[in-house]
Amino acid sequence: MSGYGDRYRDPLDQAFEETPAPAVQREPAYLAGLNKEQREAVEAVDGPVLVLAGAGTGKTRVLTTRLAHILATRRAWPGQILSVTFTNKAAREMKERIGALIGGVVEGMQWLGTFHSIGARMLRRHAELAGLKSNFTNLDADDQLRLMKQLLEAANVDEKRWPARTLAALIDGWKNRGLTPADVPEGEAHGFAFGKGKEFYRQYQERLKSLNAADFGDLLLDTLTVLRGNADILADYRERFKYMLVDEYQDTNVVQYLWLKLLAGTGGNVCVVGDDDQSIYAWRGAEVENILRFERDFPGAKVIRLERNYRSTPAILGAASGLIAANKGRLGKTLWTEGDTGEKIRVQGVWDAEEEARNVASDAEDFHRQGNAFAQMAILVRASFQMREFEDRFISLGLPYRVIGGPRFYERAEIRDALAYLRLIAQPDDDLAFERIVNKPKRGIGDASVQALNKYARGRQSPLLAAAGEIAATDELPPKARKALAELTINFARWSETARQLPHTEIAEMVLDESGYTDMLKADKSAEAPGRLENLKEFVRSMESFESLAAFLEHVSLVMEIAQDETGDRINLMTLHAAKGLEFDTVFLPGWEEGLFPSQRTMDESGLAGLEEERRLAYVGLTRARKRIRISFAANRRVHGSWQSALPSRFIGELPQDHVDTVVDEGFYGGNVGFRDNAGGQEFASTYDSPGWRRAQAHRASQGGMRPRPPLIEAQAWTVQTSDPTATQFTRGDRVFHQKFGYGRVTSVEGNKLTVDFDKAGEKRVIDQFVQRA
DNA sequence: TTTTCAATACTTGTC
DNA sequence: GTATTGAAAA
Repeated sequence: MSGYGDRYRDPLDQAFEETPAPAVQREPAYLAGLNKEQREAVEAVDGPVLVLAGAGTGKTRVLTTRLAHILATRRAWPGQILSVTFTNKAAREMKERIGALIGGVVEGMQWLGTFHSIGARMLRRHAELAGLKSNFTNLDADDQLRLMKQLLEAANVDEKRWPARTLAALIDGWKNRGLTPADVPEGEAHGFAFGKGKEFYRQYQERLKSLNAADFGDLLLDTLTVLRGNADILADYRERFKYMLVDEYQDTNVVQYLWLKLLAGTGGNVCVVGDDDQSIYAWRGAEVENILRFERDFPGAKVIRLERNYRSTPAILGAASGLIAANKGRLGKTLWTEGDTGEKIRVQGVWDAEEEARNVASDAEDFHRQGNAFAQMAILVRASFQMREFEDRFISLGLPYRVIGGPRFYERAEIRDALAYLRLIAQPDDDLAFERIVNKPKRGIGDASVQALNKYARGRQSPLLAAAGEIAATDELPPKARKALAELTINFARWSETARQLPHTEIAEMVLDESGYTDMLKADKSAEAPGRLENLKEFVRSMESFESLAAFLEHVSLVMEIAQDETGDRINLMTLHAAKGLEFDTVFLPGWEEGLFPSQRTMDESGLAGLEEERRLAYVGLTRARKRIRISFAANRRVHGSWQSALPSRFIGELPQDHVDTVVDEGFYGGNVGFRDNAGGQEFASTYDSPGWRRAQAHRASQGGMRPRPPLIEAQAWTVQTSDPTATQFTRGDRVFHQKFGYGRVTSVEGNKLTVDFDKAGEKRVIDQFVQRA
């Protein structure tokens, strides 16, 4: 974040730079340009410090300068500073920026990273104390799920009723709260499979240890357990870390909090930086309370507030502050800025998502024509399904765009398959990897054979790959499967052998070719196949920058991303969550509709707390903008395939009126809207009642010059009329045609399910959308 | 065992 | 509307 656009440059800062500092002897250059509070935060290096940094107040700058300051004044060596960031990207950027501040590259900041990467580093050092070997595998969410499925299957739990995902979420939640299986309160385990949740957690952990694997939660929880149980190790780390620093403190969860507190002790030099108004990860276990209780945990902590915003115009800041003021239980900050008020925030109502995308695209083009870079524009959506509409539009117009976040590279199926092969070469006892690729590409080893193999392996306590070689010599499996397994084990033996001699990129290519994986994709005629092949090439390329296969695998398991192409002038498209920490001149905020944003599901699940988190998300979105914001809401949106009409988001109504311009779009009333006198008026009265709508009305009235327009209610009425979603159009006796079963006659109707007597196929129950009127 | 079709699910998402 | 998953058919 630069945060220091020319436009809102602080006059004091300029004065500071221009006048040589008089008495002070040779101020370090990196301190120049900081305001009083920022400077205080940088220089208060001793004792606990809480920095409450509002959006756009130069937080990142303070953090990096503080680190640079500690290093430059020789208070600590790079290896003696523990600094935690929220993402790998943030860690990378911080490293770069510190380097830029003190000149040259900083070496040896080995304890700068995310909680998880630091946890992994510690856990590898003390793995044996957690029942692991130091070369343990990191499991990702996918592996986790597969493991739990196996457990549930073995226990004969109905997976329909108790899905593995639910168990995974439960266990993750416990881990986030720092609870080992023994710590889980009895009452809580009852939620799953008749109270067996806790037992499954225990089994799952056992299974992990026997696989020599740790999931993401373990990286923190196991480390915590090790630190708690071994005073000497803890003392060692406390000694080592002279300074500690945590970014995005409002998003830390309980384990992270406990971990940090343990390492810091009571008198440590801990500095945490955060903003309670930007806490948007409570659904993932984050606790804002951590920030609220910092002063209690670390008595005598110095609290520094950064309230001067360098990013946004007063109009934007005013709107954001007005919105967030609706939340209760904030620490409370008053952000301020200088400069011209700036453009008002434009709120626009449109007919549907397609029109919304058209508008955004044409606005973006306009701005670009006026000399604004595409890269300085961003579209921030609540949910990723909203992206599609924009992508479609951009592609058809040929506008350059990039999606930030999105499906992670290493989560793609083909990449995970390739990784499984490599994992198995590096660690022949990685059973999960083995199961993933035994029959990929198809080798005629089906479920039945895999099960037999599993049983065999369990009987002898040997890893699957080794067992596969043995079982091939017996007659326990059909000849075809035996041959395939034998071949596979021979291949792996050869690959492992070669891996010792050849560079790892060559091994990767060799494995992919000889296993038949690339051939499988080449033979695949589907549209995705070429892309997958391309991804695999990229994958091999990405290995080049690592020294060894092991180093690469470790990196991949922790950093689920591949360096993104950040070059080129493109419009940025991402979710609001992904936008945290970024800033743009122009920000588009589409989809501000009740139900979508704030999300209905969040409100159902978490009530008022959920609503407040959504509001903070809105706040984050608004405060990403430097110069202008375009909010829009669509009257109609297709949700899960069927059309639904929506009301403007309550957040629109919560924006202070004087910073907002409301435009009611042509398309809203365009076409042949069937205006009706009060037809169904009552039903839609709620539309009128939404604050957003009232605001739209008020503004239209006050704007004088606008053409008189028919009131919105008719448009709404019309919407409802056209979208009669569920009722089936079929009745008993209708002649219908089905893709697979051919012609038939409807014998009974139940909601959207039909019973049809087909001429050839006989009586079948089908869903109405699969048949057409004959 | 593999393929195909029908049924289901479907915020946000770091590591 | 679409991707994924599971059960039946080949």
